[in-house]
Order: sequence, then structure tokens, then C-alpha cells
Amino acid sequence: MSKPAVELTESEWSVIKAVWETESCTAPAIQEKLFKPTGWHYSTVRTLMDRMVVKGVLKAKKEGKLTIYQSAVTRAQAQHGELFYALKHAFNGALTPMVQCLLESKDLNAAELAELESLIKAKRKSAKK
Amino acid sequence: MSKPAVELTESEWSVIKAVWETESCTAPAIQEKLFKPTGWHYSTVRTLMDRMVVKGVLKAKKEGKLTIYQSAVTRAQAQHGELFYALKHAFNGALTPMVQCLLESKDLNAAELAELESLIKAKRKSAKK
DNA sequence: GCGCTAAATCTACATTTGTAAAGAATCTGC
DNA sequence: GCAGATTCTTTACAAATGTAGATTTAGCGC
Repeated sequence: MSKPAVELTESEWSVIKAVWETESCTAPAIQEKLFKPTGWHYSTVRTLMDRMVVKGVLKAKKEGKLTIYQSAVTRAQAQHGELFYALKHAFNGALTPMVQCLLESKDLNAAELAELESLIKAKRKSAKK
Repeated sequence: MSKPAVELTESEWSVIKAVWETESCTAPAIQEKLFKPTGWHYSTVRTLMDRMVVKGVLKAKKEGKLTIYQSAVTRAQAQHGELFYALKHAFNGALTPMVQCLLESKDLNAAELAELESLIKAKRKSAKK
């Protein structure tokens, strides 16, 4: 049952993020949104989106002449896919080294560290039984 | 100065992990190592490795008729590349949501949670000037 | 020196990804 | 009903990736 892990390319990430923000949108709308950061033309965006429909990460329905797109995966699903891809390939599934890598590379301030700690505390509480 | 982030494909991950484990090795050695899990033939592995040399993630030197390969990036560098790719694309660089995703998806037991906590504690200590 | 074998080189080809132009269809306001 | 604007459709093409067969070469043991 576990839906087949979501895997997105860099370009697809750009597109799906724009879709999530607009949700139920047309390709021209997404193109316009992405033009500033990417410079992509309509056909580029459209091609990406249609391929994403085939992959099952977007849904499309026809409404008259317009094609309306929606995301078919949630942000959480996509995030999970990306993160667990890294966890699996780079860290062989081991959490501790991954967190270590995070702590070493990002220069976190006390407040951020405290926040992480409290996330874990909360989790312990809820896990407890 | 920041060396251009290391980015590896899934196949390349397989190869470089094998190289790290053998370090200073020939393509046939890597092929043999990978044959069990992947079924890849010599030319496949060889092609991958040569492309990785071009990309700068492996180094090759000729020794008589043999080509000896070595990694050109450390495991830590590659891990960092993969993890920060995910952090950047899936989480827009925000650490907290990433850690939340981790905590929610992996079913961690108390010991594991405690370990994460102590990692953070250690970090706080060392960060504290 | 010759054949065997391990390794290397060269070439190839399908698929996926990134990017888009050109042309066709449709709506919209006059 | 037509011009212009908008959107869609079709087609294309280069680079990257995944995979490997065929051929050549070099070294090793006799």
C-alpha cells in the first residue's frame, strides 16, 4: 500500500511548489509565477506539468478550453520522499549520522538548538505509550 | 570557495560507496562488488566511473595497463550535498520542518530519541563559545 | 613466441530531463 | 463575423543517465 515514494527533479520541485501555492491553477498562471525566478517559457512549463501528470504528481482536468491542474501529492509526501531518499542513499538509513551532518554544517544558534530539543522532547512524550 | 555542491545520482551513489569501502581500486573490483546487488556488467560500471571522473567525484590514474580509481570527495561531502539538496528544495532551507518530518515518519524508540537529544545537547555545549 | 585471460577502449542505443518554437484552436470584445 | 489575445497541441532537439556489446590490447605462463 505504501504509495511509491515521490521523487521530483529540481525543475519539478519548482513547479509543484508553485502549484501548491496556487492550487487549482492553469499552466499559464504557473508559468507567470515561475518566469521571474526561472525564465521558463510557457511550453517549457506546460511540458513539465504534463509530464508530472503522467508521473502522478499532478492531476489535470479539462474545463472547456482550459486545463486545470492540481497537486496529486501533498507537500508532506514530497518532503518525505526527498528526505528519505537522502537518508537512504547518503546515510544508509541511519538517522544519527544524518542529524550530525545537519548540526555540523548549519551554524545554529542557541534558540534554534533549543527548538530542536523541544521537538524531540515533545516526541518522546507522545511516544511514551 | 565553497566547492560546488556534490550531487550524485542513485547509480553513482552505489559506485562511490563501493569505492570508499575499497579505496584505491580498479573498475573490475568495483564491478565485482556491485554485481550481486545491481547485476551491472563491467562496461556499465566502467562507464559510470569514467563519467564520475569527469564530474570530479572520482580520480583515476593509470598504472601500467590498469586504471586505479580513488574517491575525490569524502563521504561527508557527499552526504552534505545530498542532505542539503533535500533541505533546500523540499524544505526551503528550514531546519525545523525537516526534523519534524523525520520525527514523524521514522518510528523512533526512546533510546534513539535520547540519542538525538544528546547530540543536540553536545552541540549546544560546544556552540556556547 | 603463443595463446589465454583480464582489463581496457570504443561505440551504441534507449530513456529521462531540460528547454522551447511553431502552429492550431478558441474566446472575446467590438 | 473578425482581429487580437490567450491557451493549447505538436514536435523537436540536446544533454544527461542507464545500460552494455564488441573489439582490442597487454601481461602471464609455458
